Amino acid sequence: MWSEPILHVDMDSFFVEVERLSDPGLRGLPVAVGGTGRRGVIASASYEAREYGVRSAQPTGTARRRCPHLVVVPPRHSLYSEISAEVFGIFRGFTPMVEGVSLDEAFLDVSSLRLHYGDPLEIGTSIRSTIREQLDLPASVGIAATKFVAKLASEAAKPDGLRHVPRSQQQEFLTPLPAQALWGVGPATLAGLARLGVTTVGEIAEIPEATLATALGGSLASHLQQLARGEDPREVEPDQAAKSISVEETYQQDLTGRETMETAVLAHSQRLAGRLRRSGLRARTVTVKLRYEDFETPTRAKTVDAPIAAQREIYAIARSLLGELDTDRPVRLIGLAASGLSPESAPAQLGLGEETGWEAVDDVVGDIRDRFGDSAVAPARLISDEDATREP
DNA sequence: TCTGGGGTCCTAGGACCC
DNA sequence: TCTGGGGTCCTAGGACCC
Repeated sequence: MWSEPILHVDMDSFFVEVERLSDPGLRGLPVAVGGTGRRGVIASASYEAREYGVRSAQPTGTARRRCPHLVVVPPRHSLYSEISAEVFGIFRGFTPMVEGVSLDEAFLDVSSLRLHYGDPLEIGTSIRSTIREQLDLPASVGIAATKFVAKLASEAAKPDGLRHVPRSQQQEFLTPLPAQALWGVGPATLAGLARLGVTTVGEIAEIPEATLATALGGSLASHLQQLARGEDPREVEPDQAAKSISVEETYQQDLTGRETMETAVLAHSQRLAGRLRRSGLRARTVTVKLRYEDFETPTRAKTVDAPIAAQREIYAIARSLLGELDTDRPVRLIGLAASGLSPESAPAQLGLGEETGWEAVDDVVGDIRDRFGDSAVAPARLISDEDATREP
């Protein structure tokens, strides 16, 4: 058995590098992919841009202030999804044991390749060169005994590198890392640790667990301490089913008034129904989310007995949930989520006298939309005057 | 130019059931 | 009539990740 069979592959500045494929003029420049509107944020930054302190999740305005000649490219998510599918195709050419973390990141358990490769380093090297040759994209690879250390190793390998952390060197690799390197340590937990005077992974590993628990709660304390000691029992799990699907939008201008918000919820229910349909899923729970100007973000959810997927049914629930929230205050964001998902093929559990047939309507509408675009068919309320009078 | 969009997991309280 | 305990489901909020 190999003692470090886990690979973490992480595409470097993925969105930016994909944009550079279609526009080679962007190479060598400080580039970021992100929203260019009033409320835009950075999704991905090139290493040239990072030199200026540009980071993902940063407001685009802040990024432009730090780097005045920053080139900001609006995101093209469907393109990134397509390229991502090709990247994952390369992963699966090596092993079916691929667990995707996001579009640009995955864990691979390469234990089963022992007969074909001398060691996991060979595999990591081969994956990197295959991605480079077939897609002309840079990727970094971390190799370790556990998922968590493999992830930190790929981080250490960036950009465009490979890093192997043997079990025997694991602790010296972990000890000097800052506490926020641990998966699950964000701003809130970091502040709790700072109150204990703890700032490094090594210190988390050594502090008495009871002391850690007073600041963080028992469950998080024991979890973090395990990670800090290099213990991570989680296995690579391929084919994880989605648990929720959501649609949300932050508006350039706040939305005011119940009717305006209902129209937005209607548009969201349409997109959500389309995504459920294309994924072959139904949902039992619908959640509406609002975000007010002060960033207060209440949610309201409703769970029904029989799974639904039709736009009309989703909207009916969402609209009544919206009625439970304060729609007198202006909102900057409206979101809609479906959870409690089950495959479409599961029996529909239709109650006596219940309406049905709307999924069939959605199917037809969805097929038209797939072929002609989202504006081809829409509820009357979502069609602007411009659309309605446009010549075919 | 103050904060995107898509997710996962955890907690805590209440309802409900046995 | 002072009122257990456990399990499950649901809701709301929050932390965190890319």
